[in-house]
Amino acid sequence: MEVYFQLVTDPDRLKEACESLSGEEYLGFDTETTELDPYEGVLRLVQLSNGKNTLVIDLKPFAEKGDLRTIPELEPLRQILEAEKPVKIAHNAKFDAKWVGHHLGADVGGTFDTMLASQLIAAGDQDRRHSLAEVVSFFLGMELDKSEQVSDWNAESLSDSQIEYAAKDAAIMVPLREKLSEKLKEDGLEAAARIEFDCVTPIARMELNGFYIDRDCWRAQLDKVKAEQEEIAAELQGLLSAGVAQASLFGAAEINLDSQAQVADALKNLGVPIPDSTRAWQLQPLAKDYPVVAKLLEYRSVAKSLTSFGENILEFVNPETGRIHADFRQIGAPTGRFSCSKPNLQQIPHGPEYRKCFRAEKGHKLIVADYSQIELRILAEFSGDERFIQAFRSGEDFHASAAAQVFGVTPSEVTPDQRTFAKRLNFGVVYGIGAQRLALITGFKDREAENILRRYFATYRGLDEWLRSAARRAVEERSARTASGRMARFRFDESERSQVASTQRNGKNMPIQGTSADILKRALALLHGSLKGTSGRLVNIVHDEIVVEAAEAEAGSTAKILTEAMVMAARDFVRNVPIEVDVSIADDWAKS
DNA sequence: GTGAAGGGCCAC
DNA sequence: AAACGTGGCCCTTCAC
Repeated sequence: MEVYFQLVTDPDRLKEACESLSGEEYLGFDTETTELDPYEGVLRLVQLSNGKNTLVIDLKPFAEKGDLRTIPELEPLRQILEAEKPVKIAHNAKFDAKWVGHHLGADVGGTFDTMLASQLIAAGDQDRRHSLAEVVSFFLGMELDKSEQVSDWNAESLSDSQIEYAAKDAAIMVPLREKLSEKLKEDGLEAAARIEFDCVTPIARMELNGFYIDRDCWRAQLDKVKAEQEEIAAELQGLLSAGVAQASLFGAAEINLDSQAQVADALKNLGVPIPDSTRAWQLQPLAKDYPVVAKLLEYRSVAKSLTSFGENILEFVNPETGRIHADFRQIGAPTGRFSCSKPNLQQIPHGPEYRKCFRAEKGHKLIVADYSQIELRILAEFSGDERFIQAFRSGEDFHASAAAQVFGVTPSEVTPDQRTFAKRLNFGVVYGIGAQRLALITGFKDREAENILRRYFATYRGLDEWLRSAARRAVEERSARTASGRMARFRFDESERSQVASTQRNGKNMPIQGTSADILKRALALLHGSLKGTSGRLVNIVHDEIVVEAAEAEAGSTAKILTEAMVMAARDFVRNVPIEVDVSIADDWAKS
């Protein structure tokens, strides 16, 4: 590919060059940086390309004039980046959006992300890779040389090879988008793609914002757990070594409490009839007869807290901002759900002792909003089941009214046990639960569980029908879709019962879980728009929950904005079932 | 030493 | 034995 590019180093040329491209529908967009973290490195180049002409803008000379975020010389660049048109095509646009967000103070407007497009098209195929080189090779059949990617972008003057590499990466975006757009259309993925693209900038902003954690609070909590752990470990050690004491005259051998093998051995020696594994749910029934088992479960829980949610979390606190800037993967799961790492802010224990350490900074509040039973409402919408929908419309406690309907009693007659049972059943149904599993989690006999499931589906005939047809479609079409059209493909061997069964469960679950993800993403895009010009900053998301930090004086209005965005987003896909959002304003995350 | 696999458990 | 979905992170174990 022949690339024509011009290196831009002065304001006059920048203005003129930006004007020459501002009428385009689409522009390839890329950046070159000295680090991966925008808080640590320098933004050296910004490249924009219409496929024929490519601007390689060197920011080094501009940086000498002052703060890149405020110098007027860069206004033409900021404008073109922030505009909805031209749409900026980038690979993993979140990365570039974060850099220009932090260093130029520009929120990227219209976006087309070739990585997300490729992921949507792959529809969960784990074998496909989504690096730029792989995507270009797969869709354009071209080989891309990425050797300059890690070159020195700090150098006083960049080499021709570096500049040409930079230009090429932006230029290639244009034909790549054309190809991907065709494919998105062909696969019915345009609406899903729009949802994905529109939340790139909100997520980039969220990562830049970070989530404030009170380190002292966290350490205090840690010390408590540490002391607790030492005590429990000693007790468990004593109980377990009773079984191996004979092994040594010098006292009991130390058992590594974190080794399943050693612990299982010790338990056997004590005569505990352990099942095939020492998993919590298998050990739970033994806990009341064997104190050592109860102690082991206690130890595991504390150990988990200490290792996964201990000092290590604090290592992620950015020294500059004092906040945690986790890494969110937009299409983290084939269902469309986010995943999060470094650290995973989506798995912080729900207990207030942990969550109270995640706080708003001085003079600010956290606004925490979550959808109430969004997945069940989506299931209600999909199935169109009148009774199920009615249970939501009544506005009463959903699990209680479900219990009343299933057990044939009036809502006031529902016992706490019946409610708990209905709740488990409701959640289980979303995952495609079977009678055996239901029996296991409720303590019912298999036969009883079967009867209850039958009664449940006799009560909600529409639900039953939808779930059955979703399962059937998943096997026949080897795929499933969410309300936005997002797709997951299933690979399985139809002669393997367990694989077919697994596909059926996936067929039931993916549209529900994935539509929930569609809704959350739509909400993020709406929210980003309505928070502009306010103090509100997105700081975390957890599947059906959004956390915003805002100035105290604006907490109330931010709560309204947040609720509105979430309800509006859900209405795009759920029209016949009421949507409820629980919102709270607090100093920390422990509420709810 | 490093890396993968498997068991285990946290979140929704 | 027989699995209710999606992730990430920690640990031990074992192979290189």
